[in-house]
Amino acid sequence: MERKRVTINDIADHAGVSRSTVSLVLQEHPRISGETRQRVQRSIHDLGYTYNRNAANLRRRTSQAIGLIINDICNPFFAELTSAIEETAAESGYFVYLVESAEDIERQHQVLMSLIEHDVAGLIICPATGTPPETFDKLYATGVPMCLAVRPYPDDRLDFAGPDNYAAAKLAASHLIETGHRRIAFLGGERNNPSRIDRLSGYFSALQGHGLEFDPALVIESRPSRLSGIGDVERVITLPDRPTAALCYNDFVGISVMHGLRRNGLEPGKDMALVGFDGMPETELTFPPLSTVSLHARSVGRSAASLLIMRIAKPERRPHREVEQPILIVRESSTLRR
Amino acid sequence: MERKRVTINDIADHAGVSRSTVSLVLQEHPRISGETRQRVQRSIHDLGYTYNRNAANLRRRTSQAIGLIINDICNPFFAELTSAIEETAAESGYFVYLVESAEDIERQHQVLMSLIEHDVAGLIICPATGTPPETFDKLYATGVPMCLAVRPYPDDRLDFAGPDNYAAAKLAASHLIETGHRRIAFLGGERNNPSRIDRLSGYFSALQGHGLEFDPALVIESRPSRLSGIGDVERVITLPDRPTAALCYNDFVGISVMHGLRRNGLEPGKDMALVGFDGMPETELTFPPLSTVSLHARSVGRSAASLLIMRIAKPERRPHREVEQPILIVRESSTLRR
DNA sequence: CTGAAAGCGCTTACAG
DNA sequence: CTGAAAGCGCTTACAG
Repeated sequence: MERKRVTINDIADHAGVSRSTVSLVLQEHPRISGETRQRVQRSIHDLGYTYNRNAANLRRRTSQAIGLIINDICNPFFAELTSAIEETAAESGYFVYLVESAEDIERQHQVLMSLIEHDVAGLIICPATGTPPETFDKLYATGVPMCLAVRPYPDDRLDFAGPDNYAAAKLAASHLIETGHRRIAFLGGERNNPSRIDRLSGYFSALQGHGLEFDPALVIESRPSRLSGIGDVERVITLPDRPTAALCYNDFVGISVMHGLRRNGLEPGKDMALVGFDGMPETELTFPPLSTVSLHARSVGRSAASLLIMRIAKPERRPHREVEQPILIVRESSTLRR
Repeated sequence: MERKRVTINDIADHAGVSRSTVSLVLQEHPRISGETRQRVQRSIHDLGYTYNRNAANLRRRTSQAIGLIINDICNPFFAELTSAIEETAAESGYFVYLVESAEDIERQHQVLMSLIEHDVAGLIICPATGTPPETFDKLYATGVPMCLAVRPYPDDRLDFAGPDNYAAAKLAASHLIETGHRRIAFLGGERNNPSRIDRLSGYFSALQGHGLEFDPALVIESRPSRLSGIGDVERVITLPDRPTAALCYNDFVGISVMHGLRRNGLEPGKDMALVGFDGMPETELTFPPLSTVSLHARSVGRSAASLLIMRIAKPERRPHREVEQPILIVRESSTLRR
């Protein structure tokens, strides 16, 4: 039943050498003579040997595993982020453990500790909303290298890679204001989400900079799921003094709002100018095409992975932050004034 | 520089017991007296010990890691699949290594072998298009438990979980035929993709079943990316004898075709009825809402993970197949006849 | 160029 | 209830 595992010892016996020699052959050490190398490689082939890197890692005290914890892989922004992290990690010989927290801070805590037991070389963390400081203190105590991604967290011991949400929102709001809008809503997102908080301040700042008043009735929260947000946001659409434009917390919300407008007999882009955040490829395919602020998920992912890999190499390095500058992509959803 | 690692030996010394005892405490073995257990736990806490599960795994000859290889995590179908696999794996105490093959069969081969060196307990594989039999033969030779997902592969030694592409296409095509369409295109997908081949036969079968002729000019391939497909598909739209309806290889293609129609002054749903495949949530948000055949990515993911976990537990189990039955979701894109 | 020995951090019969 | 010993599969000085 139990498959007998072929080990370095079996190879040594079969090839008539010591296991030190086999190990050196495996590492392509130059000091091994061509003849013995070939003999060993024959045995490796004949016996169907497969290297056990975990055993080697134990002995060497290294690891090729990186743990990545995000909220939801089905969110295209995080899918792109994950893809870039995986790609960058692979270039440096790392594998990535993917874990979804589903915004559950209990589960997040447990799974992070478990990843450390599994001896990851480092951690990339998009902290769940409401992550308590204790989680980071515990992680910090273990000495595991880590990098925060996407979601800022007030802890200056940590590396961070993420978008500039403040600048992104200011950019988008200014665009709408300069297009002539005066009543601009901010739709969607959950209250305590730090990205949303930063976007809100960018929005305020743009209003202020243009001498516009802030109307709290125009700021609407929504639940996280892509579909449940529609209803939350529909209220503002049907307001008597309806806003003429809206910043949408992300591109999903933007698409939902389009839908909501149509359901109420209004035309997206004409009856309400719309800008989203994230820069999802899908925004190009909506009708009308959705203006969006690209947050460069791939770049953020690449930066996060690079920062972590550098910290693994140099634990005493001082903390770095890589803040990606957003780009406004103007499409018809914000230029089709009626 | 090198952080001294706290091990079981340090705990043993500190608590004044043997390391066997510490190990037993860690495993919550009932035979350890309450008093020593507490003493040991104090030491664990005081010294900031963290368990090294890899060392334990080496000794125990087990592993909690599962390798998942897919083509592209940014494809929402695969994102959902991955999410379900991760969730199911976590329920059974497994972590998942996520790897993207990007349809590169060289890279796929290497990375699979590397995962095995990393001592994964098993593998879930969505084989890249064109995967050669040798890859599976090598994997099979190592004895690693594995499960194929989504993409069928002619190897009856393997467990498989995936959608019934043939039934899905037959369902969609029959729907269009019964709605009154006679010229129905099949748009998008890459030639050698086995899922596409199965969908094509479902499409043929529906045509045949209704006594309709097959016109090869109405079957169009497209490149994989979500955006590049538009151009490939636009040809058929502008045909003199334009089809009145189309099966779109997946929902992305469906959305692209909507876009392409509009660019040519045609109205999706009215000038051409459209049905996609996958059942992405976004289809509900397009305009008009896109009819689609749901392939149940989550169920497929759950099945794949369960099959693998069962195989890990029982390697000699005979191969199982879990074929998910698709469901047609009819929306306006296929019912807005002009 | 090659081998004997110690050790990575843990577990598990086996004694007592 | 607890400890001494062997061992998981590998690596790495250290001799020769």
